[in-house]
Amino acid sequence: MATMRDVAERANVSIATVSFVVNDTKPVSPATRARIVAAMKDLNYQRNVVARALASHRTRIIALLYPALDHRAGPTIMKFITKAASVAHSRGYDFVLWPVSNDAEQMSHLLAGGLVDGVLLMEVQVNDARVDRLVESAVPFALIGRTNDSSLPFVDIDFKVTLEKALDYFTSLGHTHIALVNEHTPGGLLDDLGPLVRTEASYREGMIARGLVPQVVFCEGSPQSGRLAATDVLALNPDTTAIIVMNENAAFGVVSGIKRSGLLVPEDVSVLSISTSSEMGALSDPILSTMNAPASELGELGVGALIDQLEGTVAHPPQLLIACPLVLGESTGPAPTRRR
Amino acid sequence: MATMRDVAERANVSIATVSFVVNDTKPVSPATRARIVAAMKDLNYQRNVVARALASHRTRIIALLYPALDHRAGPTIMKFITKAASVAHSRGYDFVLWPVSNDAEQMSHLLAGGLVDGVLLMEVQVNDARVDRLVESAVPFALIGRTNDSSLPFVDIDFKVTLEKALDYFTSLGHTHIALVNEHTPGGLLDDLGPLVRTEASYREGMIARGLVPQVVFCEGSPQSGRLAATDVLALNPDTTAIIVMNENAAFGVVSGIKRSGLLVPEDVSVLSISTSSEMGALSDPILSTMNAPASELGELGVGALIDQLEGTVAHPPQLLIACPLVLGESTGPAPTRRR
DNA sequence: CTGAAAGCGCTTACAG
DNA sequence: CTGAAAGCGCTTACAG
Repeated sequence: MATMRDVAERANVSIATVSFVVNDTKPVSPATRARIVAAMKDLNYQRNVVARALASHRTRIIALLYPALDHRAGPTIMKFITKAASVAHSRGYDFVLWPVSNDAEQMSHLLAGGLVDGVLLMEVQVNDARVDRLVESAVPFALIGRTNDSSLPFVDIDFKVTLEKALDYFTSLGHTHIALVNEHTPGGLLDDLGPLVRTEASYREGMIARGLVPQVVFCEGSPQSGRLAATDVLALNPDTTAIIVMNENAAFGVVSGIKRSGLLVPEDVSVLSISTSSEMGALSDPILSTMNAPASELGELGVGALIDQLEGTVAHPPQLLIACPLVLGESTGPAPTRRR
Repeated sequence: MATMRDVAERANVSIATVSFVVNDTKPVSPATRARIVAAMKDLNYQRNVVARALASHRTRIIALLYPALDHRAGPTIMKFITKAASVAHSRGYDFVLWPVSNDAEQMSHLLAGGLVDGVLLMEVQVNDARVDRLVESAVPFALIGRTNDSSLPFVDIDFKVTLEKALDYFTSLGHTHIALVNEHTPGGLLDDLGPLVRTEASYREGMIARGLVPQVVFCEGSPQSGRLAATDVLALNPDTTAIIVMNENAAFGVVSGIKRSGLLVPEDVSVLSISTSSEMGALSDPILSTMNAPASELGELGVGALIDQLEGTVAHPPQLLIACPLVLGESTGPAPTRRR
């Protein structure tokens, strides 16, 4: 592998000058530049990124810290990662995966190695020790999700607007008895997870603001528990004509639960799966109406926010919220006109 | 951030000696070692991985090359990546994601930067230009999947054994008319993809070896096309009592297609989804019987094979095949005793 | 068992 | 516009 020195010798210049043209960091006369470019081509020169990193104090690597224990592995997270890595690459950064347990200690250790210029932290909890560690580490970061500390840079789903849109949609179809099936794993890792908290709060607010009565049933992240939840909802309030489900796996169960109760989807009960993906929705029969987690957008904006910080192109740490777009499938429709 | 020099001064030794204890690479007397360890603790010393990489000619980073355009993003690939990253970490390596288009040029460029010690290439095609580039780049690698060149190190699903197990299972239940719905995207990226080719070949061989008549119908990777495929299968041969589906999305459609034909799953027709995951299977009603893609195993063994090469702990490049384990759901059962 | 020193391949003030 | 030189923070023969 040719080095900068090789190029410099062949082009009869100093390695500093080679560096200037490689990085386009100082003006170089057209003639010299041409000689250098030719030499690079001849030698098939490729700059060594490790040496560059050591000398420049910038590795141009960013890390995604994600919960190693997380076995939820749908299209959403994969899209997020794929997009994040692509955007990083297109801006000249490498993207490393750091699976960390919730143990913040291990994280500090990784950061101290100096491998990365910045960090993206996902699955941020409302109170998150890892965030505190990040702050004290002085390594630039952006959060996917957010804590209570409103001064930190983050990108998150706008659950308030998402729920507003969901409720607007249903009320415009004449629904008044709209239930929420929300994920809740007591004592588990998901406890204290912002999305669930914010979803429920936004739902309740939105219902009350519309003069409607909130009805929340909890489920776990499985079709089976979704089935139970559907039964519960219908038992608690047989007038329910619409269900918003905040867990894509449970949504499948909600549909089959309703069917097993002898009711039709969407003729009797509409089902809307939120914070999920159309790909998942398409697997259901009827195809689920969904509000899609903006995974690619979160990846793109998250990486963008981080790199903007790294490159100092931004004054304030950005705080971005993105609502889930509504994609109609076959599982929602007008409220039934006659009582069942 | 404290450097090795700081530690050396505080412990009154040379930086070489510090290096020896940090890396445990040469014997150091207990007394000196103790002083150095204490100094490191005092200064909260953490070795700079970039400097180490430059000096040692080893970055301890491995890359996963994956198709950027790939929008198939189920639990399988996520499990693979998660496990691969974890195993890499536990062996002291960082794991970077390199989304590359099929363009082999870009790949060579990345490799030449010297960021990584080795590479994992996934979605390997039967004839794959990227593999040729890898070979000539002299960067150690392992393939997930395999080409025609049988001398390269790889880890792959054992489709032959998988199909054998599937056929054994069905014939033991009395099925004789067993169809295969295989994914096939003409002219697309998936064309020429080994798994589809090997699945079909193994299926045909297996059927013929059992004195049965193979029946193959193609589908694309969607529930809709699975629905069509189910209809086709039943039209072509109404005696079909079992269907093996080689695409998890299509499998959902196969089930609903059968139901829409007025038949029951599994009472009339059994459906087995292969190279998928139980998580996906659980979303179906009835729950799909599946043969699960060994995603974690592929990740673990792939990374293991690569790192073994890097560390020279292995003589021959390993070639590993893993069959998909059968997990029974509700979508398969005995062959119906009476003709429909 | 320990140290002095070269070197990894770059970047970056500084000087001209 | 170009160059000489220091330095990034380590590893690794080599010598003792």
